[in-house]
Amino acid sequence: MPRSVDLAVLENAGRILSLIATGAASSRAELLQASGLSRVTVTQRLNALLACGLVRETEQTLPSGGRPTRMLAVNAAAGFMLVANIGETHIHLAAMDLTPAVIVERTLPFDVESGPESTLVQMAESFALLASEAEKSHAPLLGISLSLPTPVDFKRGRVVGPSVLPGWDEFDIIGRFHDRFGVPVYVENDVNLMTIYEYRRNFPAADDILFVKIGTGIGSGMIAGGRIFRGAQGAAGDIGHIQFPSPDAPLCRCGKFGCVEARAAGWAIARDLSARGFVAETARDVIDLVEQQKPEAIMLLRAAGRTIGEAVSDAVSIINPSLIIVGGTLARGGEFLLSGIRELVYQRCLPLATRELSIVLSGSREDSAIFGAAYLLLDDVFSPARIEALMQRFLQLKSEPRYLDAG
Amino acid sequence: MPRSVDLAVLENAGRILSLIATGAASSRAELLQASGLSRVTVTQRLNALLACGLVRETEQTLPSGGRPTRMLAVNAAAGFMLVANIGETHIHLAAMDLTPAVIVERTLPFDVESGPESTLVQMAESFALLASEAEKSHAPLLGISLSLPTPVDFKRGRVVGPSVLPGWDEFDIIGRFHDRFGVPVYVENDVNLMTIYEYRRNFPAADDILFVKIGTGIGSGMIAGGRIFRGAQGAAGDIGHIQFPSPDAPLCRCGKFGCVEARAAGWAIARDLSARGFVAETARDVIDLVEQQKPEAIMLLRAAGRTIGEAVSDAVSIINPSLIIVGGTLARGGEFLLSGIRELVYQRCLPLATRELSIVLSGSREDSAIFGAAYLLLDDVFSPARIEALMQRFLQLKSEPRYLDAG
DNA sequence: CATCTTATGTAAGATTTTTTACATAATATT
DNA sequence: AATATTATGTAAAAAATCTTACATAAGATG
Repeated sequence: MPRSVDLAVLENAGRILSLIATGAASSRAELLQASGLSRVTVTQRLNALLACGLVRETEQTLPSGGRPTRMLAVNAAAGFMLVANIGETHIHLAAMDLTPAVIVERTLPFDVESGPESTLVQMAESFALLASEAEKSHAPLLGISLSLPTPVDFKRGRVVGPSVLPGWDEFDIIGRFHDRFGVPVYVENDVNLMTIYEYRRNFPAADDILFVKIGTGIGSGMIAGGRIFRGAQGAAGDIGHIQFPSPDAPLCRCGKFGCVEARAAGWAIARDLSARGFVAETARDVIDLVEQQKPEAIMLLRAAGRTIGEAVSDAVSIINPSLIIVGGTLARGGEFLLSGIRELVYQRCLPLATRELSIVLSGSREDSAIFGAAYLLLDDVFSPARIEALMQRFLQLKSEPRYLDAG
Repeated sequence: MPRSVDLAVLENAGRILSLIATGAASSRAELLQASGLSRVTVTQRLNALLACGLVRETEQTLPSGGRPTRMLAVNAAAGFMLVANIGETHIHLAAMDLTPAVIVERTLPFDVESGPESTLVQMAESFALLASEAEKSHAPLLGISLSLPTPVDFKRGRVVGPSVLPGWDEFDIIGRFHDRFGVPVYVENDVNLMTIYEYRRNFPAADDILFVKIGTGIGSGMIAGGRIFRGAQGAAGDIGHIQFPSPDAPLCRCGKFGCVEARAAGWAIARDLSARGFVAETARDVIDLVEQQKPEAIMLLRAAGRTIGEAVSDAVSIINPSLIIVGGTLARGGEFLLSGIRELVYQRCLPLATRELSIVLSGSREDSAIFGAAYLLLDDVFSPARIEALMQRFLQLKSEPRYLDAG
């Protein structure tokens, strides 16, 4: 039975909530350390958060020699988010709790030619349906986060430059959703979101990560010192269009010759397989042929690994990561792809840069971009700067009499 | 005449001092904003800092429509630092004030073969001399900061991996100086320090910088989101050993074939000039020949620019900087060098990444590494985490009666 | 020069936070 | 089961900080 909520204390509890939600602290002792507040103050505020259900004690404890430390977590049902991943053929939408985990989801067919206007209207309708479902069990909507398969200027939330989504350049996506739902809206490139997902979910201890997505196209995302690194225009990580001149340099989708993508991306391998009489158009077709053990497909995938390895070794020399994660559809080609990357990186880079470098396959087959989108949103909504607005909204809910118990 | 110093208040004034020293705030209004404290508290603490001479009001004011805003700055004479840049032939040592500006300096001849043991003893002797001079006018020694021409693991302050300094690998540099001088000691790679210098002194508004040093060797440093980016082992920015395979790939100092450095660094151009009958050994020799308008030297420098441009364009694709600064001895070759870099970058990179990209020559001919070393030290000594220790030392000085006046 | 505007200082009381000192809780160890 | 150990809670006094309200400062403007 929840204790009564001291609204005045709750209002100041944002810093505590932020520390718990962002993973910076997950026990009372860590809160003391991280917040710099006294135990009395932390206890007081934490109690307010516990009483109103924003935070809960987990079943988990840490052995300490004496009384074990009780772990804390944000109550997964204290709110929900709407997220979506716009792919080249489908849009995957979901309402997620604060774990983050999917509450309800939905997939829409998508034609890249349909333009932002009608697409966003359609998405908003689906979001409204998902929200009405999620609301029943998961308190207020905290925000909306979108994944797009294009370069995005994250600060402005806009597609920048020509891309696979014609007509989306500079379109005001945030405005549309913000006007309708009245919550913060985030837009980010899918590769960056997959990178965030890998970092937060699978490798939280690795502070310098290069995530390479090899699918129909090739792109990469970076975690630098624990934060996603976007560069000046949000165009960082563009290893797909590093060029190697050669007499037979193939023409790339970008209009230049000899890009990594034109040599080793899903569409390039499909092109080469088609030239050899196979039926292949997408990255998935390529992987199907590899899984059928077609020698030509395996050979081309291995060669692609070495080509990608050239670009990755450049990236290793420049950013010196401690971990490289290879994901995307072609990553299902496993060692056939990875061995070439490893070969080139260990051959080309200085021992100093490779001696503690791991190169691994991404484990996840699910749609990691929507989870990345969720983490991105959570980190920002629960950031010290934004938490105040969130607490205000929560206090309005709490101040309705039915939430208050007598002491 | 200084007011009396309230020691209790001074003890809490660290956050204020940190904001002023790191440049985060330089007026009372900015201090209010940045610290989140009330005007009363800020006034009280600032007065303590002013009274004890750590901070001063500058002559500068900002017009505001009403009473102008008075600017604040750390008193340049409130302390001094010892810095040194170890080059391949000389060691440049200096005592610097908090501007930072040189108070006294000294240069020692240096033989890379002499090893760390005797070199550090020699440096310590010179530091002691410089310190006794600087002490007369500039209160306490705040720290020591060193620049080395090798990869450095900054966290541990050690040279990592084989380098141009045989015997220095893993040598405990910090320990030597800390034992003798009892202050924080920092060790960093020279290119990173030159990068910090350019950022802090010349381009404080550019948050994503790639600094390329082209001298006897080739290296680069990065400012990412306003902070120096070191990578996992401090090996980031190693564009000198990006490789381009070709039939005539030259052998590099690192033992591999086709590195950028083996094609375009000072020593490589000198090698090629020697093969053509010129007398050239160092980057300086190369520049002398260029300045004498020798066509072969100019031709080779232009070619080097294009080669370096290939590596730089890879870096641009990967990190998407907003500014590229070209420095080092060969940068004195000006447009002969720069045009090739520009040509390749604009040819190879996506318009999105280049449309707001500037590529400029470094303006400074002085030894920028020692200034970078000074900024690095200042930022850390005055960081919120470290400031407490500094204040403690200062309080000890202040608590001597002669510093205290009656109210 | 009078007036407007913004910057800055200060006293006093209200509020928040910390410190201190003591009490209770939950587990491992003996 | 008793004991040791670390986690956690709480009351009361002390200290720090904030709010409020008023006063002064310094330049711009007319």
